[in-house]
Amino acid sequence: MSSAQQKPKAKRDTKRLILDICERYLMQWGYNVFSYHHIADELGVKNAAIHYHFRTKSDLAVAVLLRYRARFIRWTQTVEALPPQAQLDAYMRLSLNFVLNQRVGVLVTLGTEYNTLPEPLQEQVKLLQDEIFTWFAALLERGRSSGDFLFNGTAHAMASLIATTMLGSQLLGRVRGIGPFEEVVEQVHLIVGMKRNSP
Amino acid sequence: MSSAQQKPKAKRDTKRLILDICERYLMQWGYNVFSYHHIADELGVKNAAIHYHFRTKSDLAVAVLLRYRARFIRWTQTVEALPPQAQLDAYMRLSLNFVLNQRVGVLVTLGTEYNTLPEPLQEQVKLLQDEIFTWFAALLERGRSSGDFLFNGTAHAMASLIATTMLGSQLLGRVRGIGPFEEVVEQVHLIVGMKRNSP
DNA sequence: GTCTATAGCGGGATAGAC
DNA sequence: GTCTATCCCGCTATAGAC
Repeated sequence: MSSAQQKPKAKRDTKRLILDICERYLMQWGYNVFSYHHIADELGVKNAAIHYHFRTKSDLAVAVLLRYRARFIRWTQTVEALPPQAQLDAYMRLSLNFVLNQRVGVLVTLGTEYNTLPEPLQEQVKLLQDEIFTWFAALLERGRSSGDFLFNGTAHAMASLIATTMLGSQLLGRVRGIGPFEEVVEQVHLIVGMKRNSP
Repeated sequence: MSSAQQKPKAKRDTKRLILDICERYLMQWGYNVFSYHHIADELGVKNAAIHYHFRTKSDLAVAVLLRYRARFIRWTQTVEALPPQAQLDAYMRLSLNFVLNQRVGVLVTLGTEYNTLPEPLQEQVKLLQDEIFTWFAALLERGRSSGDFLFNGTAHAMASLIATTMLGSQLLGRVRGIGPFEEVVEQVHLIVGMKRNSP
């Protein structure tokens, strides 16, 4: 720790910057469209320099996903003390911010490209999907027990429905803008009983 | 018409076959991954032969979308006499069949790739999305009026929620198989009041 | 850690023969 | 309607200099 502070600018944090740029491309274009040249150009280096840090494109994308998954886990911890409604809203706001920034979550791009991805990357997509859907189901279960949510069916099924709605809404938002996205968010509130309940 | 019958096998219906194969690739891989070589190989011809029928890749994809849209309109006519619940189920079964065949609807692949598509193709995606969401909203409106559906919020908002759920479920199904997809379909039944209604 | 140079491949598209 | 041949481009990845 203290040794790291001794050379704070010893080297530019290139590895981190590469991950940042790659993550952005994954969310804007997906895996198959971007290239090492795109990343190298933004950093003002040559594509061989990227290969020094990540031997193959697959390695790079897997590294991005590992970081992405760890960040999601940390995020769930930062919101776990909030009321269930606030947690649900916070999650939907994540998707909304993606759309506002002309991106979509990596589950959208990599899910779509799934059949064309290298196997180690497919594995990461599966794991991330598991983590998100599992967290979602637990949230809905707790929220219903506490009386914050009100809905029919299993919490697991409702979690799958809302989580997939968020995926699809990002596709809708990418084409039609933020308005239609927000309309869906509002409707999600209704189906989990966060506003009016019975017809 | 009769002149067409005079030479029923005069030429192999290559143009149609190209459209069929391209459509399949669009649903399996999206626009950016497949190439003229992939199509040519399946037909047992060279890629130049495909260029004879469709000058550019963009032209070909647009032609596929025009046919796809026309087919959707015809499909809505074949189901329009059915009860609202049956129409909703028929639509969800379309998505389910995509997943069973290792595909997803073109709105999933082309929506994801939207930012990278040639402009004429973006236009087609927008139009198809319009047609599907508009049809869906009208269906939910009619179904609620007739007492077949029961839900809170506007029909338009509920239509957007269910339509986006179908998009996202195809991504889920692509990764995790048909089970999770069917769980979502069942939950859709619940939120539009097709089974138990009040908590 | 970044460079130049290059190998090797596959893509979109065209010209002109058959 | 399909072919061969070709152009030019961009991609992944590596070798070896600096």
